[in-house]
Amino acid sequence: MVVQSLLVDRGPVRGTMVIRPYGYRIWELIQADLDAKIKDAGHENACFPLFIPESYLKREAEHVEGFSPELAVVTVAGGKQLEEPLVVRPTSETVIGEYMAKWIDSHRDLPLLLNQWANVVRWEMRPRMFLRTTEFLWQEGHTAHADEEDAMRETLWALDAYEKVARDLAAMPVVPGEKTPGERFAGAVRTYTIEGMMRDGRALQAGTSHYLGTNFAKAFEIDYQDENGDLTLAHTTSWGMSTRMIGGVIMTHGDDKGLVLPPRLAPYQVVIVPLGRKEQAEVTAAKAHEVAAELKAAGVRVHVDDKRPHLSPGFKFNDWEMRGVPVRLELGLRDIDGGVVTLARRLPTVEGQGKEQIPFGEIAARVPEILEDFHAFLLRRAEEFRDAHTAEVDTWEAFTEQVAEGWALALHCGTTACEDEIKAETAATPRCIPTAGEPAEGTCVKCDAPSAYGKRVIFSKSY
RNA sequence: CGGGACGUAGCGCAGUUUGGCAGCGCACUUGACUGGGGGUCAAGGGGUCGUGGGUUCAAAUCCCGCCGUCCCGACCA
Repeated sequence: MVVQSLLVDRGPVRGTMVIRPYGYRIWELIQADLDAKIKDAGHENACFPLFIPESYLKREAEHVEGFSPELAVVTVAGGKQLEEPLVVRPTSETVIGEYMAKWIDSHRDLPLLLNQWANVVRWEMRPRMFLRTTEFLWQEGHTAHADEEDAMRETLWALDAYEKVARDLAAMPVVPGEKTPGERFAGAVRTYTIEGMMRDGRALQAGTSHYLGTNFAKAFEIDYQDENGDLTLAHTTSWGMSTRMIGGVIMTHGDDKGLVLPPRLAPYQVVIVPLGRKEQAEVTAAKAHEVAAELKAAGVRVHVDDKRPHLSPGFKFNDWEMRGVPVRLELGLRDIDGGVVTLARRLPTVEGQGKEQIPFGEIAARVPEILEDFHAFLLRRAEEFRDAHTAEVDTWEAFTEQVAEGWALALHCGTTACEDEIKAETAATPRCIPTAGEPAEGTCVKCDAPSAYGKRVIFSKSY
């Protein structure tokens, strides 16, 4: 709660949130990295309408069935009852599909690689700050391809990009895999996901990528003339990553003292706290800015906390720890006399590590190294935590014990009815069939029918 | 929609049982001192007690209605 209030406020409407500037900077860092990846792969950003005619959603039967319970619908506008209600977009497959159909005529128009940064609305029954808000910000990629092979390559490209964002930016060791039919996106042929483990052992879907087959192409008439002159349906994909990711960072790395930000997502990677007051403060602040300039030149995001003379040093230390700043530099006259700064990490990266003194001349070289180490430490710690809370289970008794604390790797028969029974009894659901899973044969952990996927499925409680 | 809890200052809460001056902590304002781990002292500001009605000499407190929020189940990025 304290952590969240640093980043967000409750919005005026049920389940919505207001992202504070400090929280928004984290999102901007995710955006910048992901947007570059998307553009490098040849996608173009575009912007489609917030309001979607209700009839668009109805064109794909499964899609509308999946989304209709959570739609916000506008029925009055301009003081008049609308002839056709407008849906506030819960996702944009339909409206983008409509335009894909207009823009695609020939095989030469393919692939069509679109992306949109947007807010979307889903009136979920149980909103939860960051993890399931009524309105959220996300990136949604929508592409159309000539055939299944190219569309599948795209689907897996997006999944890989998400895994890299999670691992390389957020220090979250996620597991990529495919969703079971019961957990598929409404209207998709295949749904892929990256799943992270939170510190309470539950799973969080941190990004998702769908191969839509020709389902939406059929519904919206996204077709093209191929090399033989035949009219052929396109194969489409869609994929998204949202502000939920910020919640994932909080719940993967955070502790009782507040946020712990992986350096690449930290608005400030280093905060320098000049000590002393009055004339002393002038001296230490001047030196702090000198150090800050060096760090900035070395590519470090740095902030000097010299504008709050009314706060005690102890308060500032705790304040920045709560805000998850990876590295804090303390700078007093004692340090200046000794030619050093005092460096404190948000967490010790080795047993017993405390503050250390760094000579001025070494700061610009040492700090980037320390930030890299800190990233590696968070990733390793999260991996170890996940592995320690994951186990292969083959009996129902072991399964129920395992999903109470973490992830169970189990064989499953693949039927949705059996998934539902498992959920009713344990609250656990299949999170994914890991791409990297080893081949395994046997019978379903719940119903003893033959295993369906040839490998183990991750079952867990989730957000 | 079913089960439970709650609405009192910006935030967190006590006060409601047993009706009697609207309180506490944090935050905020002013001043002095203080400053290497959430400072001290002093003086202040701030509330239609969710809302509408009723009972009463008197209602945050009792009664009735309404609104809203949160938690647990079905939804989900």
